Amino acid sequence: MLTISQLAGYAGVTVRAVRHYHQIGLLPEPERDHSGYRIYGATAVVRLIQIHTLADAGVPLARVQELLDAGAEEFTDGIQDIDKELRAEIRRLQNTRKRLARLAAGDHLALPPSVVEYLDRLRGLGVEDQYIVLERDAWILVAAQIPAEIDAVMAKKHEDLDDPDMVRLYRLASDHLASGAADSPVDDRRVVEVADIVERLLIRAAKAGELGDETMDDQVVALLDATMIESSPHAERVLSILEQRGWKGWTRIERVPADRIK
Amino acid sequence: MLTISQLAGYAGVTVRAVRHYHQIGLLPEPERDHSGYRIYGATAVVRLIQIHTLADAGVPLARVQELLDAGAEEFTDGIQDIDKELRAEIRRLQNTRKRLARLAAGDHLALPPSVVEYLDRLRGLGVEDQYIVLERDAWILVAAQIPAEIDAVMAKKHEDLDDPDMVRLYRLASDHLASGAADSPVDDRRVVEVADIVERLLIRAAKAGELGDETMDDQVVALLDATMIESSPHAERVLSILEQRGWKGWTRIERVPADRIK
DNA sequence: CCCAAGGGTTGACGTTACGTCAGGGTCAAG
DNA sequence: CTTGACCCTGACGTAACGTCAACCCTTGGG
Repeated sequence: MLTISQLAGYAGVTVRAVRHYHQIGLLPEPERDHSGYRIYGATAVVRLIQIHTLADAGVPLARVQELLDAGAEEFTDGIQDIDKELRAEIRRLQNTRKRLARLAAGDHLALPPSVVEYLDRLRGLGVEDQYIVLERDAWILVAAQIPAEIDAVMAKKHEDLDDPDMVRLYRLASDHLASGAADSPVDDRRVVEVADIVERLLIRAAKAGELGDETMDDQVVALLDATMIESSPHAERVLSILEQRGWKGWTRIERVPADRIK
Repeated sequence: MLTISQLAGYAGVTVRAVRHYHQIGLLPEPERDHSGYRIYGATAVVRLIQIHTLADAGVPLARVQELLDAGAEEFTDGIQDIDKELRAEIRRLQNTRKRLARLAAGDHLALPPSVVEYLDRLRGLGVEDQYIVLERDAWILVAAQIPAEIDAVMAKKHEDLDDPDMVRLYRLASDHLASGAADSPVDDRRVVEVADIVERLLIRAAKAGELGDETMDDQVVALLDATMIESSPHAERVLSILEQRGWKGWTRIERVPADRIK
């Protein structure tokens, strides 16, 4: 007959585990010898190996209990299920490996590919990294709130970039940050230049009937506006200039009828 | 900005998990709004997704902490290690699947193949299942104690089965059990028949110099003897008859010099 | 004969990564 | 003004053991 450590050793589990199985009634308590030691027979070995095999497969002990105390049919059915779960788990781990590789490569897992593409295009246009970080963070927030629509929004952004004025606008904003001018007093000449470009873009967009679309909901629009204003006091100036010229808003900008400009 | 549930939802974790990460200092506590709600920015999203990806890979949170707060080199090195562990885990699960399949097929995971073969041969010889279960359990115990030598022992057993007298012995023991005679009073005629056969076998073995070999150690020998005696009172009778005829032991039986038979 | 080493015993608290209340406050909508 | 869907903190629950502590039994050596 076997002592507890011999039993455990043969099944490849720890002594503590065996005692735990006793405690929860998964493995029946065996006879004791004259000095109170547990002594095991062959049936305990068989049972323990079954337990270990199932536990190793990630099956909760409660379910192991059910399976081992059930009929042969229920048992094999259960094993089938567990095998299916195992295959699913293996696929999940293989997936995790891929995500891990992207993490190591510094890929932005927080962003959908469409946004990453867009940012790459900005970089390709010579926009400063500092500004791209700003955009990236903004888009992370937007993507977090409208994951379903983010691809459509990005498609729109790509169209915008086909316009050379828009490209110039990005460059200006970018240079502005890179030069460290964000904290310096407002230089009205450059601000007006920016406002001019934005207005040209807006007029063109208005003609094409592209203004005031409802792709984004109000919350997101407000979010983007806030991000824009926070980025630099100059941005706020641009907004006020545009307001004087009859535009309202930013992310979803609108023409104000001439008679209502204050 | 994002609320805790928006953050959690986007990263694919629960709100409770986020709060847990705050508690252990894995994700820094963000600013609060006027009513005490946590408000998150983009950096929290990035960090949380990194945490989630690593945690999903089975990395303990303490190690996630270390990795994320370390330099880029240590980080990618860590990812390499984790990927290696993931590959190992996948292999382990694939292995578990195989063992599971054997479990479902009713295969005896507790026994080395050589013993399974031996038992199959017994079954093939017409030995009753009831007796085979007895043998199986005995061999499980033996295999548990001398895993290294079990194959050699089995080879010996196979040789034994080449002897028709040995086969007849097994059949008698088997029928004896199957007939329910194990609990009935000892029938000396059949016991003597068994003893006769055993003695013939012993004499033959002694001539071939096969007696008293040291393949098994004392403990195992005692174990097998005990199993044999427990199996039936008749077995004990056979032993005592053999003892009167000058044999001592069973599993490792010896000739007693004629002048010392009591 | 005693002693140390190496088994065994029970009992109880520690660990990991959260889940799940309880008992509140807040906010937008009808 | 209530209702439902959020948010907050605090605290206990869970699974499957790990890890003491404090004790008993057995065995080989000086």
